[in-house]
Amino acid sequence: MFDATIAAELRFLPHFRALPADLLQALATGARRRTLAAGEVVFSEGEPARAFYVVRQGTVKVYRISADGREQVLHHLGEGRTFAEAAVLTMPVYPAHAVAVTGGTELIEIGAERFLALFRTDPRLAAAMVSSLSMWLISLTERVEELAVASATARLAHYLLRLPSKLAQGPLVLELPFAKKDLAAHLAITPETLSRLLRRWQDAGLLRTEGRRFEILDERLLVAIADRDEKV
Amino acid sequence: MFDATIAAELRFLPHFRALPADLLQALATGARRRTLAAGEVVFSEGEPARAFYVVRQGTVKVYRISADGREQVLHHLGEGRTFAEAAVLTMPVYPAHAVAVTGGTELIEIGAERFLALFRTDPRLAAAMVSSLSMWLISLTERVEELAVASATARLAHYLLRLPSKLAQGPLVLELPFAKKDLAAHLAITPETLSRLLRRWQDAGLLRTEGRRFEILDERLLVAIADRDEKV
DNA sequence: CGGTGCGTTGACATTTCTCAACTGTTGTGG
DNA sequence: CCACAACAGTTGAGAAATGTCAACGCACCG
Repeated sequence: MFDATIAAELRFLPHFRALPADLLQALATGARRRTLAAGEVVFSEGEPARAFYVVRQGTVKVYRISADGREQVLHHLGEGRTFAEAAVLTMPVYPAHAVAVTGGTELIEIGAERFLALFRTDPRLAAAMVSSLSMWLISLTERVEELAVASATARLAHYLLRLPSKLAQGPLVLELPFAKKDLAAHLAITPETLSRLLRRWQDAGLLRTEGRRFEILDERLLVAIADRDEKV
Repeated sequence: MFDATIAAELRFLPHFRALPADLLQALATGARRRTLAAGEVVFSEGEPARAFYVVRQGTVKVYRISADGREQVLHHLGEGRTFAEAAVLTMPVYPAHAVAVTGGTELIEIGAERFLALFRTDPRLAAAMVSSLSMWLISLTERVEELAVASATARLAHYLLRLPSKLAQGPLVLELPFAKKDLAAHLAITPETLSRLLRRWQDAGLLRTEGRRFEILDERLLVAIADRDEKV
């Protein structure tokens, strides 16, 4: 049951870093790994919240289905992010669906039961949870800001600029952690609009794209588009 | 310094309800009331996070200024809501601006210093904070959903349906907690678009408006608009 | 009583969506 | 290992939604 590797991996999470070794080991007991194929379900809305998760590898999409059957993407989560802590801490059931976006997605699943027992008895874990929830708040706030920016154009520029870059040298190179259609869903625009925007920017020499790879040729202009909604 | 009234008022907050009386009194010590005029600043972005707040009366707007000088409303907070807890718990400075929207807004201000001392020593308070932060998560998630709904039309319908109603009897009567221009900012649309949508719905007999008062005449249709983006 | 700002309305420009067709890519079973 | 199905991505044309700019009435406040 006990897995020393899991404890070691948990230590690398920002909000667990400060936790003492014994607590991490206690957490790791009752945790297990899950490897998922693209599209595989982690949990569904309405299901009892029996565990929360850490993304080790790949991307997970958290979404809801709106009344008209559309999928509302709430979040795309990459490596090192935790999710569903709030559900485990304060809700009987999951409030959304979660599926693996990329193939070979690896998660650490932390069972609710043992976790809650620890949470109730160990105040250090409560502090870690507060910091973890705060990180969620920050990221959701950014999401609200991102969506509230009026134009789809500015939203896309905004998103690209926040994407972690690959190379410090030369032109800015970015790599999408998921398919373009997922990016479109994230930005609340249609795939067609995304495609057209990228083409226009490419024609204007602002960037070059090849699959999921983006090479930003004129970062200054991209910033201007994100900020002032300057045209291209 | 000690104010029994404040302690009594804190007890009515959802996440403080479970706290024992001695802890509430300790919290109330070091808290003070603030009454604000419309537009008065509670705190500004970048300022040291020296306190968090409880809304007793009125509405507070939390917003950021984007690079192009526009105001991005992150949240409108009504009676009973707390805000800036996350800032006090995990950040050196406030990450956004907060101002009173309505005149005569009353807040309870809870100083960070004493609060953090309590937080670190009393595990019950940590649990209360986790529940408070979770409530924020839920409300931000709703906000993301609200904004991600493609059309402004559906967003408005969605918002009206979530607004607490006044009368159980007869037609649904709602009252906006702030001016229409604030509603427009909240929905990320222009005041002109808001005005035109309301006029169209009024002409169609869907609702009646008078200032901030809304009388919903055809709730079913409004739900359909929010869900399927049915036309009017 | 005059200003200041909210709300409304009109005309027009622009953005984005929808629908439809087509191409390229990927993964899989034969 | 190939052929084909399924799906991602692109492109075009036209429709619909929303923003912009401008003007004006109206209420509230000093």
